[in-house]
Amino acid sequence: MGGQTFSWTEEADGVFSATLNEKVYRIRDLKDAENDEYLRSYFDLDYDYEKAMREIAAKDEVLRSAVEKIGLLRILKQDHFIATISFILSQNNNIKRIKGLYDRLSRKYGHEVEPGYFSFPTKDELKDVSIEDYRALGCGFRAPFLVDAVAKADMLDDVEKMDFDSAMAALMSIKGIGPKVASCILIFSYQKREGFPMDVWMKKVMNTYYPGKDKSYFSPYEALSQQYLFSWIREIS
DNA sequence: CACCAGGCCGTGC
DNA sequence: GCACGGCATGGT
Repeated sequence: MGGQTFSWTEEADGVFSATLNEKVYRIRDLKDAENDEYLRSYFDLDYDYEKAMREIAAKDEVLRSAVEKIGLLRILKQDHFIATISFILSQNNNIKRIKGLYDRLSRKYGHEVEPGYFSFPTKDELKDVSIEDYRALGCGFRAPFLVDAVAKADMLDDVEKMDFDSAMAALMSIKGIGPKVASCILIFSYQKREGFPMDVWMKKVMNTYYPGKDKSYFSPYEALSQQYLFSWIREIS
């Protein structure tokens, strides 16, 4: 699920664990998630990704290549607050370091669900955490952004009901959230499928293969098409 | 020692 | 509006 989530840790012999929903989940593959109501929603198991993949592949030759190379992709439905903090941490950062910050925040400010397994902190658990505290964990220049996000976290539930443009504007009122981070939050937590994050890689794809076009070309599969193109350009580069 | 990591903010034009 | 430098931190 490269870059969508930082909640999962690979343990020995191919078992992945995550502390979510006040539980510790351990799975090997998606079959282990089928009979759990929370994970069914989390992994979006009731959406027809096979059909979406076929329709995306039929759109043009570039997407056909991308789908062929990448295979089935799905889009997670993560907790709003966890996703918001995670993607603020992601800016100008790398996956390994983001995962480290995620785990240190959990261990320091979350609570222990099983011995050695800590939940990601809630907005209440973070409400008195200072810029200096975040810096001490290695959050760097993102520290004040986290303070602002926690202060405004109550609005995250309202974003669910908003149309796409209003949702973008609401998230971008938090310091440190620009168009790219807001799009990621809307896709990977609110499942707003119009999201189309433009990072350096996607700008390269658009300039090279889709000059003069914008995200509307990919409707109604903007988000999933973007995921395919992003994964593809990184694999072939 | 440089340069980079799925950007964003503040400033200057 | 748009281009630019700066930004904390840890890894190559």
